[in-house]
Amino acid sequence: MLDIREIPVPDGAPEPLPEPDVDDLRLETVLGALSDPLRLEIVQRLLLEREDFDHTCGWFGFDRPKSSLTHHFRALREAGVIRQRQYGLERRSHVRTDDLDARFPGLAALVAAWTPPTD
Amino acid sequence: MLDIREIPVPDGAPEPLPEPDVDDLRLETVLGALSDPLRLEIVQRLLLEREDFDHTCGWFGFDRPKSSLTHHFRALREAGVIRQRQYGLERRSHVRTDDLDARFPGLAALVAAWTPPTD
DNA sequence: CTCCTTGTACGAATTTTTTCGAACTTAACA
DNA sequence: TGTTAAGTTCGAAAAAATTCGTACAAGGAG
Repeated sequence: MLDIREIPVPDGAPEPLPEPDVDDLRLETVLGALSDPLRLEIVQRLLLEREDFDHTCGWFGFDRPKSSLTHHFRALREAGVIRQRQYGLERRSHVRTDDLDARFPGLAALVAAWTPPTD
Repeated sequence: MLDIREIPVPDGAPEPLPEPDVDDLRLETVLGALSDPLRLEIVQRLLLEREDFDHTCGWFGFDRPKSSLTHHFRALREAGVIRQRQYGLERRSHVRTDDLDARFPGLAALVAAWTPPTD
């Protein structure tokens, strides 16, 4: 059986799903995408628990319907915050750190340092 | 006639309108407040065109009904982005730069460097 | 006092976002 | 081939944000 993590990135990696170019990133759009606690947690965990390979939707263990998660991941991707690639059945995501740092320096660091609401 | 700008700040300045304490600032709330282009412009101009005194609502010259502007300024104040003081008839605003820098370092700089949509 | 100005409060209409069920697609695998 | 698993798409309902008219309050100037 093939371990998906053995596939190197970017060599042989599938093309990313449609996403805005770095130069088209809009601060107001990115901030809007990050203003949701669930999406903020997604991005933070992608930043802090970065591993040798990107994470799938299900890796986060959110107790939400899959259609809701699709909505939030797409919001992040269309804002340019994350990049998604399709590996077989799985869609793996990672933060576009370089692009964010280039356009909005310090923003990713703020997300990484975020303290989720306690309640 | 009394020039309002002769009133020193903070000596003799009115108390700020109700606002969240610096420790209660929430990143997701602040980002949400900043995700609106009009509010982003308000904050940017407050940062860049800071003068000897805070600016009134009308100083910006927005072509919007006053009730709409009240809504946006209140959103910024309740998120903790701006501080508002009442001087007679006028309500003057300034960015809580120290508090923002303390809690979310670099965020105000991103707003200051923002390029408004050209459309 | 009366008028003018700055801005709020309220409420309603509109728009946007969020949520999620149900049906579907596709790859992997036995 | 048939089943399972990951995730999408569609659509509709619910929730939230936005817009803005009208009425109102209150300070300042004459």
